[in-house]
Amino acid sequence: MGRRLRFRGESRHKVDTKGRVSIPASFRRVLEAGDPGWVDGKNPEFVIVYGDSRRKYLECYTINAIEEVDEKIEALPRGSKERKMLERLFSGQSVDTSVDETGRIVLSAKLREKIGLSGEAFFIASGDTFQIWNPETYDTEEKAVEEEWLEDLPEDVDPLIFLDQVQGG
Amino acid sequence: MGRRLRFRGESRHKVDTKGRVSIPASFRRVLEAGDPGWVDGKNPEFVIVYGDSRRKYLECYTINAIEEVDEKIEALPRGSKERKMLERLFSGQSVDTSVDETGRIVLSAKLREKIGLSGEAFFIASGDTFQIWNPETYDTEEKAVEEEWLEDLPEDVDPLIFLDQVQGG
DNA sequence: TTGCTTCCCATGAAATCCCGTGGCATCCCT
DNA sequence: AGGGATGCCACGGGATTTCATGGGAAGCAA
Repeated sequence: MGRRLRFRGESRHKVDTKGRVSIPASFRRVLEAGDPGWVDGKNPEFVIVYGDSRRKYLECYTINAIEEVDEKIEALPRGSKERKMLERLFSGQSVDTSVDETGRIVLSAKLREKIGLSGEAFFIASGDTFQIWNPETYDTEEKAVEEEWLEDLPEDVDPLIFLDQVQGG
Repeated sequence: MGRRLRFRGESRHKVDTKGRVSIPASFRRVLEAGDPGWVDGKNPEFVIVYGDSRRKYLECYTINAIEEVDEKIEALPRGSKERKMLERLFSGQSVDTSVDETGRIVLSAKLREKIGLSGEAFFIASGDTFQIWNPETYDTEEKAVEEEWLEDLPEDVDPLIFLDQVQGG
């Protein structure tokens, strides 16, 4: 079977008073493909990691992606601090959800408050996850970061050069 | 059948004078799935490990999870110190319980006193178990540890890097 | 009896389900 | 090329169910 699908693109959607938001249609295809339990006609599940108090966005993982993470965590020594912290983050500070038949999810009041969501939500792909932001927060915080990167880059450098640089990790 | 279910999320619930507490609804689904004797309509069982005197929280295992642990213990040499200690912890310092039809369990006075539970209880998932804390204890002891850990981390580092670091372990 | 534990019933708030609408793009027929 | 017909998509609202939680009666033990 096919290659692993990745999320692509960004968009904005309304958040109603019940906390319902449409997931970008193209993201839904990726969520479906990344849920081993999904069959045509059903609603894909996925996991939202909201993280510690200072994180200002929600990070969404497909079932496959989160399982990969879970397995890596389980491979860490039981009782180690890293494991404990990662368990807290990925297990404690997360929820699993499913897309409904109309393509929406419901964000609980708790989650909306955490990232300051009200009228609209901003979605942006990030490799094999995607993020949900308050549009204003994204503009002020993330755009700034991005511009900063670009400024540090000499005028004539194409970011593409980074691609072939790293490998060792 | 599907993947192994894991607990996810955190929440707070009231503890009444009788020691009754609601188990987070999503945790109940996992407890049900993890109890081989469970059938729809019945109340799932599970095991609470309270541990030695210095442990300040209760750790809850599904039936399947605790059986896995028991089997591992049985594989240790009879009479070894490790085996004895683990047996004490997991057999001696534990109780099994079941969720009632309204989704609650009863924590005995002994257990409540042990972890200093009174008005409310804090629940947090941790992989294939979940923990019950006094909310204040959790905040002061565990949050502090977490923040400290995060602060030692460079601003822009995602804790995820730890995942890919280790492999040998 | 006095105090615990269960068991049974009750309720408001929150989370889900169910159904309906207008907009836009695509497909198809003539 | 015109003009539906079709289908997916973003969004709304009401009805229904599930949750979390409280209180009392019944069972049992010291």
